[in-house]
Amino acid sequence: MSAVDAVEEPAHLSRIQEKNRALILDAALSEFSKYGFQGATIEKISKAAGMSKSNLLYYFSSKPAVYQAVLAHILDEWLTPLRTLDANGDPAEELSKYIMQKMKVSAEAPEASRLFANEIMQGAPRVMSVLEHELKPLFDEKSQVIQDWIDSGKIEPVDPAHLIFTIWAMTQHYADFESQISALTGSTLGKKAFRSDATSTIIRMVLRGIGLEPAKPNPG
Amino acid sequence: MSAVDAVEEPAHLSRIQEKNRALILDAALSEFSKYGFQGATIEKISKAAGMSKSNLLYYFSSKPAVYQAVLAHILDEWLTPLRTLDANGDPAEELSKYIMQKMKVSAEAPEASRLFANEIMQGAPRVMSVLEHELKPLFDEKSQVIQDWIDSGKIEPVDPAHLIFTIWAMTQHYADFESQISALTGSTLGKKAFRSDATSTIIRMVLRGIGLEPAKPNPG
DNA sequence: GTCTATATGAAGATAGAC
DNA sequence: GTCTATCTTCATATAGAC
Repeated sequence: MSAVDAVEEPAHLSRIQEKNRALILDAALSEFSKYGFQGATIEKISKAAGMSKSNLLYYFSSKPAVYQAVLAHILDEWLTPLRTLDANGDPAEELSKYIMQKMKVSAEAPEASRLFANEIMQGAPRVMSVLEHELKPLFDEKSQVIQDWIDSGKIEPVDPAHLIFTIWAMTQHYADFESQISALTGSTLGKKAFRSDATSTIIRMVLRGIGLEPAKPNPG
Repeated sequence: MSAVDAVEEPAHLSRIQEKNRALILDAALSEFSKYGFQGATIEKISKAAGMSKSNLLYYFSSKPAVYQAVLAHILDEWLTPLRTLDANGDPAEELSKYIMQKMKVSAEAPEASRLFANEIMQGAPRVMSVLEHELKPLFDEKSQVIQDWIDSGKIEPVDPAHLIFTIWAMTQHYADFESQISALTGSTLGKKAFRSDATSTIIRMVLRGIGLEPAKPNPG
């Protein structure tokens, strides 16, 4: 079941309906991620989706409905990497894999990252319940995984919450601040070498921060 | 001279003018930082500043004028910490001090941090020239400082750009994602112990990432 | 399913009284 | 300096023809 409830999504959709809904969600993600809920307009979204405003409103009854649909659409992708962190795995390997996954998502879906960032900077008015009922349990569970690694002497003591926050911070920064990074370096995560360097740097800082030494091979 | 040009600021201001301009800029920072340029309204800004819409427009001729004034007002605070990074100082000490300063700014002016974040996520349409003509020279200069530390063997090799980006990412994250952090932990940088723990964690990751060991004393 | 037309309201900005 | 009134534009949403 979707984490964002009350989203209108009919059971049976024709090909053209599927396609138009997809076009709208894609355009809406782009607009909402840049301008936030208030700043985005269905006029611009509809134009970007190649249709009229009234046609968009045939598919989604209102602006909030479009926004909720976009959120529901990208939420799983947002939560999945953390879910895969395995308590029984090797800490260095698990954290490296987690960081690589987050960097992959940041590179492939920077707009989704920015949409959540925008929403959270507004005080998360439309996703607060998701934060409290979906993200928090997951966050608590994975914090405990890290705490267990500490208690069993596998890694040095660190506040699990801050470890997770700093990983989120570094991996999402490259998506959220893409335009600044591009202005300063001419590169983005889209460039393979740049992404690889960024990923290695983050992995090195995280692993050494907990007393582990990163493996030499280059991460993807 | 201000980095953001073309900002109307009369030379002689009465006490009431000073006070009202300050009230407006304060309210505007709050609104723009949450909703971005498009999403914020001068109606809400004026109400938050305790005056009518038309009165606000007596002080600032337009919405863009208010926005530019806010940017100009917070820009120095934004750039100052990086400026103080001293090439001749001890790397561990300089970087620790830099991180502590950034965390201090994040704690004391989270809205300013979010305003810039918002602007940059939109592609920096109104600060691109600042990024290119003010931030980039500074960024290049401080990247060279780090490179010199590497070349003289004071720290381990690291890409200076990624070192700076990850520091920015971690320190700004606590301001920009305050609502999420609050929802997950119940704390923010406003709480002294929380800020101290966050700062220590960041310093440890950064210093160890470049082969240095952080000092034991607790950072502010 | 898609269009034009339109109702309704919100938002930026100006004019002019006080 | 501050207010009310107003103009204009833009945005959400609906109605109804095709």
